[in-house]
Amino acid sequence: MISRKDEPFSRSIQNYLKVIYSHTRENRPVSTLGLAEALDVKPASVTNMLQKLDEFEPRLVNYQKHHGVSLTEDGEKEALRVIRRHRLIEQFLYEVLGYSWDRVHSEAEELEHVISPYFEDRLAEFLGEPAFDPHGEPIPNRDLEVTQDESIIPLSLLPVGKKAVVRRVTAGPQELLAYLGEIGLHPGKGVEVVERNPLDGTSRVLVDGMEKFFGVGVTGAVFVSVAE
Amino acid sequence: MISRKDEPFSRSIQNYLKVIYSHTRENRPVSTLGLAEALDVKPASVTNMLQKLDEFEPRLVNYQKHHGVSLTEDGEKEALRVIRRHRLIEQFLYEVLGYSWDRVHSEAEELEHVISPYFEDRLAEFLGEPAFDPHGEPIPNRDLEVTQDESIIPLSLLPVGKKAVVRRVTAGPQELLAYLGEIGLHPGKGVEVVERNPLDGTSRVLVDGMEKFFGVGVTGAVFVSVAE
DNA sequence: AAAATAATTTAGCCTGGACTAAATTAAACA
DNA sequence: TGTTTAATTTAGTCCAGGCTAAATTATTTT
Ligand SMILES: [Mn+2]
Ligand SMILES: [Mn+2]
Ligand SMILES: [Mn+2]
Ligand SMILES: [Mn+2]
Repeated sequence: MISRKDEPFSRSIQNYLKVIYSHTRENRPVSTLGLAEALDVKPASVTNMLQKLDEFEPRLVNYQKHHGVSLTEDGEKEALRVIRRHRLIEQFLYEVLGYSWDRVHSEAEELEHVISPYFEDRLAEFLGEPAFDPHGEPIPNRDLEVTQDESIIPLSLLPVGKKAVVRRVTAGPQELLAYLGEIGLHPGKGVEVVERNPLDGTSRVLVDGMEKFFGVGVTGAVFVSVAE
Repeated sequence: MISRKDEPFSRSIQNYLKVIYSHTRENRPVSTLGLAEALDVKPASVTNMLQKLDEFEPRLVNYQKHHGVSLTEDGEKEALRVIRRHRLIEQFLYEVLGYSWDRVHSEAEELEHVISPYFEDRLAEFLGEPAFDPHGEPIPNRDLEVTQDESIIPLSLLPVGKKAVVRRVTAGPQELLAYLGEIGLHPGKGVEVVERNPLDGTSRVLVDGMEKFFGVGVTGAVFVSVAE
C-alpha cells in the first residue's frame, strides 16, 4: 500500500497510464510487451512499474500477473487529465505558434507533464475551449468527458464513389503525417475513393482536387464521415 | 572527466547554473550555503553537484573547495539559455494567458526546462521578440546578449522630489509582488518619493496617484530611471 | 595563538526508474 | 499430452540526485 501524499504522479507514471488508456480502447487488457514497445522501455521495467501501480492507494490499475493490465476509474481519470493537457497543447502549438501538425506531438509529450491546472484552464479559455486537436482527436472537457463521434469510419471502409469529409488522422510516423499534411489531407477536407484494389485494399483517392494512391496503412489511419 | 554525449543538461543542472549566474552578478564566487538556500537543498547536496559540474567536459564551473564557485564561459552560456526561456515564458503567461505577474515565476520555473529550441523561437516570434519580461528583467536575445540599462537606480536612492519611471521590480516573495501589482507599481509607471525617513530609509511614495509607505526592503527591490 | 563557532566536505544511505540475465509461466504445436 | 517457443516475471545492478551524520577546514573571538 503506497500512500498518495498529494504529490502529482510522476512523468513516468503519467506516460504509463496514458498508454494503457489508449491501448485498452481497442484490445482489452494490455500486454507487458505492448506497453514496453509503446513506451520504449524493456519488458522487465514494465512489470516493475505495473507492480508499483497496482499497489497505489487509491489503486490506479488492475494488474494480474501474466494477464495484462487495465485502468481503474481513478487510473482512467488521471489518464484523461494527461490526454486533455496533451491535446490542448497540440492545439496551441498548431493554431497559435504555427507548428506543422507533425511536429506538435513530440513537444506536447513533454509539456503535458509540466503545466499546472491553472495553466491548463487559462490555455483552454484562450483557445476557446476547443473540442478537437489538430489531428481531429477529441479533447476531453473540464469534466474529462470525451465526445466520441460514432459515425466516423476509416477511409479504408469508405465505399468507392461516396463523398466524405476527413475527421481524424491518427498519428502515425512523423514523416507520414508530414506528407499527408502537405497534400492537404486535414480534418474538414473532402475526400472520395475513386477506385479500390480488391486484393490488397490499395485505393486511389481524390483529395484536395488531386488524386493520390494509398495503401491500407494510410487509409486505416484516416477517419472520415460520409457526407449526409 | 564526464563526456557531454550531446544530451541536454538535466533540470537540476540547469537550475544550479541559473542560480550561480544570478548570484555571481553581485557577490563573486557563490557559497555552498547560498546555493543550498536558493535551491532549497541541503549544503551537502550542493557540494556533491558542484564536484560533478566541475568535471564536466567542457567545464561548466570553476569550483575550488571551500572557496565557492563561478561559471565558465560555457556555464554562463547555458545559464543564459535557461534564463531566456524563463523570461520568454513569463512574458507569454502574462501577456497572452493573462496571468498576474506574481504567478508567472513558479510556472516558468518548470517550463524553462522542457521547451524545445524550436518552441523558444516560435514563441519569441509570436511575442514580437520582447526585450523585457513582466518584471522588467531583460530577456537575453537569440545570441544571448543581455541589454543592461546602466542608468537605473533603486527607488531607495531616488532623491526626494525627483520624478522617475519604474523600470524593474525584482521578484521578492509572491505576496509582495501581488501587492505591488495591485497598487499599480509596474514597469512604465511614474513614481516620486515625497518624503524619506533619514533614520531607517522608510519612504512615502507617490504611485499611480496614491501615496504609499515602503520600507527599504521594498524600495531596494524597485528600480527606476529618473525622468530626463 | 588557542578556542569556539560557522561553513563545507566526506561517507554512507535512499528512492525512482531504468537495465540485463536468469527463471518461470503460458500458449502453440505435434 | 509432452515439447518447443514466446511472453512475463524475478533477481540483482546502475545512475541521478537527493538526504543525514560525522569529519574537516575557515573564520572569529578571546
Ligand atoms: Mn509524455
Ligand atoms: Mn494529436
Ligand atoms: Mn527551474
Ligand atoms: Mn521575471
